[in-house]
Amino acid sequence: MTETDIAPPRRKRAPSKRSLETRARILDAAERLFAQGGFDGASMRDIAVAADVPVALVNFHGGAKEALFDTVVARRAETLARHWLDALESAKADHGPLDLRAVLDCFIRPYLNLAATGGAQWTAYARLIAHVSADERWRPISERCFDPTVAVFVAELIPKFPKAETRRIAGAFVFSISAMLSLATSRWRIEAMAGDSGEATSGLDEWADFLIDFCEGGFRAALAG
Amino acid sequence: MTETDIAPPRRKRAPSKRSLETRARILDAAERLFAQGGFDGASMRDIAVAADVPVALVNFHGGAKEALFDTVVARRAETLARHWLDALESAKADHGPLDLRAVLDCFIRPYLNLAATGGAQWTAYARLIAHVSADERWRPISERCFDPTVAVFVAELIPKFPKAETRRIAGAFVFSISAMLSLATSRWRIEAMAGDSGEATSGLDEWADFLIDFCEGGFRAALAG
DNA sequence: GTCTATATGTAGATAGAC
DNA sequence: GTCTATCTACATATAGAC
Repeated sequence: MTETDIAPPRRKRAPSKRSLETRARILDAAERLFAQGGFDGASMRDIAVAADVPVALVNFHGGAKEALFDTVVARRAETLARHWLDALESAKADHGPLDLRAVLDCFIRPYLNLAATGGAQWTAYARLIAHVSADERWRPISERCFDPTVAVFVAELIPKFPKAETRRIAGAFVFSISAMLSLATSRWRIEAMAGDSGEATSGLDEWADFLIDFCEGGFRAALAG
Repeated sequence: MTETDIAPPRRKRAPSKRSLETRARILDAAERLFAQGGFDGASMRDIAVAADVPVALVNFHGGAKEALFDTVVARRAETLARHWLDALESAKADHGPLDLRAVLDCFIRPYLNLAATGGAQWTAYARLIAHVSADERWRPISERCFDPTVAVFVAELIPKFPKAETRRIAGAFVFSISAMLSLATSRWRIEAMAGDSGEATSGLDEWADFLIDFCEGGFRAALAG
């Protein structure tokens, strides 16, 4: 952690193809299990079984358990941050200065698209973020992986509400983030609540406009004047 | 669990005063530690130390660890449900049929008041709910402790949006719940983001109207027409 | 009801053969 | 890089004296 990277060995030659596949299988399995039960909800042994490798390989590729957890969270966070910032930049390039709705769209739609098309791993990742956010032990991870990108979006929103206190704007944005995550993790519950029995009857992308409407309306109502 | 209650012994006489105090200390300590690190984040030993009792007493009063966790979550959930339903009933008694804002107020304000006046345990409880919601193992607890009350509020909202699908209404309400919980668990982060260095500069109750504005505006914008 | 001592399991991590 | 075998620590839970 004090060093340049978290990767397992000091790379001397390129890692073999098989090694890379093994490493990916381990990280994917860890992500899935950590998403279900949090850091302590999955043992190194569980992860080894899920990845179909012996336990020692989990330590070899992932390092100690805490380092493995950190790697798993950080890996996808980087991808996500890139999608968010790219969406912002290309929207600006295409349409000039962005209005409130466009900024919210740049935050909400990239993740929902990943979750709708990229399948289960991106949905699991929302649960993982929920675990990280719920547990005080992982504050450093949140601060390092998510806060910088969130700060960019908040900075983007500040000039749109010149009369509002900054913390109100940040508050409304945090409300929007949590609504987005709850949609990803609890769509099944929402639809069950409405009596839509059993399986999810709609894709995440069907909900995108609805969620953006909600957040935009919330911002305008709470920060009006 | 297959029996009438979770309380430790078959009550024959009234439990002694000291016994009740011991039990309360154990449940409070368990709540605090479970809120920080989730079910696995706190060991029975940690709880015993925090409550200043020997380990065996934790088992005696709280039962096995899963039963203890369940008891801790359920205890405050009952209080909360009562506050919610009371707010709804007395608002109806005072003002007749409720509009959207009044219903949201009945859901949001009781919890924020408890957290603002009742101190740290109610704030910790929001973190505990976040853990329960994030972890698939505890779905049965959510369904038993929270879903029935949520269903009452959703039913209250349905006639206010006759043209909207029920699952949209349920969705908007889940967004509102998650925003409320994120306010309780992450107010420090919101204020840090705005540069308000260090300690929380405002009480939770200062945020109540803001949050209600946000949710009301979200509902109206997303379910308009 | 309370506490000490302990039974039994499983956790994370690694040494060392291949 | 991979795998087997194992070390050490700590978890939950309870038996049994007081």
